[in-house]
Amino acid sequence: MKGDDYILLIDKNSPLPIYHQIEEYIKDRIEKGELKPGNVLPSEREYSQLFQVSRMTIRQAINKLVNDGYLYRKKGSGTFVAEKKFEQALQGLTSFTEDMKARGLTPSSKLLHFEIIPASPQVAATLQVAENTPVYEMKRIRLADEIPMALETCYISANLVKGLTEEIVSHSIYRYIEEKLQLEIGEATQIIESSLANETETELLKIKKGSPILLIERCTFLTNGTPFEIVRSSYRADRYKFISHLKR
Amino acid sequence: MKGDDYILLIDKNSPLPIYHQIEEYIKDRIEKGELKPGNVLPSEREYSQLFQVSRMTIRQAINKLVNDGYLYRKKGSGTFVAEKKFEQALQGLTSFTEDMKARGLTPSSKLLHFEIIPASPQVAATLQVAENTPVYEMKRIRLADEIPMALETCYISANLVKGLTEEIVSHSIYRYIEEKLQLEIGEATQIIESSLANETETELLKIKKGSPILLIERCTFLTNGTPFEIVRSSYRADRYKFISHLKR
DNA sequence: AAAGTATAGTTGTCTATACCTATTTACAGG
DNA sequence: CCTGTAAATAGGTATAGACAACTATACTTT
Repeated sequence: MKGDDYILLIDKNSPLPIYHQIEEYIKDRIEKGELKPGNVLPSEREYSQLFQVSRMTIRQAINKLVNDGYLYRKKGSGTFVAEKKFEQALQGLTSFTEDMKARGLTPSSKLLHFEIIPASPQVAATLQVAENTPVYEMKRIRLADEIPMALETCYISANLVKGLTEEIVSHSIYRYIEEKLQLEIGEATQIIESSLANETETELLKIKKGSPILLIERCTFLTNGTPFEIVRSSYRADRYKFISHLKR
Repeated sequence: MKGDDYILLIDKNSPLPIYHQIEEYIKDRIEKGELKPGNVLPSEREYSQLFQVSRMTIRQAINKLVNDGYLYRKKGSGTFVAEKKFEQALQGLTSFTEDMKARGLTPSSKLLHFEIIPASPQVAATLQVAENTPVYEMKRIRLADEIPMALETCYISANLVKGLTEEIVSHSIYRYIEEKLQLEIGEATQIIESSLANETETELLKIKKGSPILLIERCTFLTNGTPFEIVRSSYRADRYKFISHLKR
């Protein structure tokens, strides 16, 4: 196809920013295999002419892809496609549901408990609210392909996340927070440790006493840095491994 | 102080980019407490006038700080200081040494084993080299404040990381790779699981049989996506918790 | 008092250009 | 054949300006 035809792939009048469209275009070419790991990309100036946009706009698109690990730059040499990441889908902050789906399993859960309680000193400190401030407490068994995978206890600031119901909890809490309440979920801190199954875990996860357990405590923050959620999970070690990516 | 004096804080003739100097200046003000969490920053245009640089340069500085979690933006409203992160020092890809220091402990290690061996099928696959390609294999006991903390087995591509010696290993492998070999370490994939101590671990870590163990397998990549290192660590669960940060 | 409206100020996007440094390539000279 | 140099080309930094989208506030109208 002729050079001019490339500009049909982006729409300058779209509400989507041009840099975002270009970002998707490049990501597409990588995922389709038209750009293979190690391949050099067209230079920024070439792209600039190709799409008839300024070089800075191209750079904005490429910057994002470099940050996300799809590309890497070599000054004086060019921009290249990075090797495929081990588990592209599993990186970043995901819910149990997203996590299981990415592993090819069907997630479900059984709600054991749901109420509003006054925050304990420890929970209050982590959520940065006063003691006895109302928080939601809920316990769930998390299953994958109908097999118990984890036991989860969750605390959420009731003053921040208002109007939570059993109905919403059984669907997606995150979607409710982001779409209905218009709060922006940012990052999370996790503490991961190894332990042995206690009575409750032995019973509910249907494993032997003394089996290894992967304990994960997550505190999730909004983009403005306010913590809104604590999740304490006990995963069966025989069925679950935690995968993470680190940047230097 | 008068407005003009601010421009003394940045040096336009410095080899350090202006945006980087401004980045450091803002980070400094946050760390000194002159800018507190929740505070709004001067607008981009104000900074632009203050430092007598273009607004895009200011944006480049602020973008980095937003990415690193120091600041967050609100369209139409302003840029704000984020809440302090839980464990600023511990995020990202760190060595055992860096990790322990950040926790206020004194790291040391005992080399048990160091040799070049042909890559096993599994190691070869992960390091993306042919089977029987030479790789370094080393085993170490990692101690913190003289107490055994973890048992570590490490495989490194010998064709990629040349000239490794016991001497270098006992200091810093990462520094050798980055400074002497001029290779750029990028990111890592980690698999974390919970297990029970086996014979060797029981003995070398001085713990009881059946104690919980945190198993961490890390594969580390260069920025161009080439894997160069596999590290398998067994941490004492009673002394070590793994902390990580996730972005949405 | 409530609702709507203008306005000023903010970040977000985009352009066009310039000059820098690092790398690669081609070529001339030994 | 090797070496050094120059030219071409890559990404890196920086400028100045424009308009869009959004927010908070003050003001006006109902």
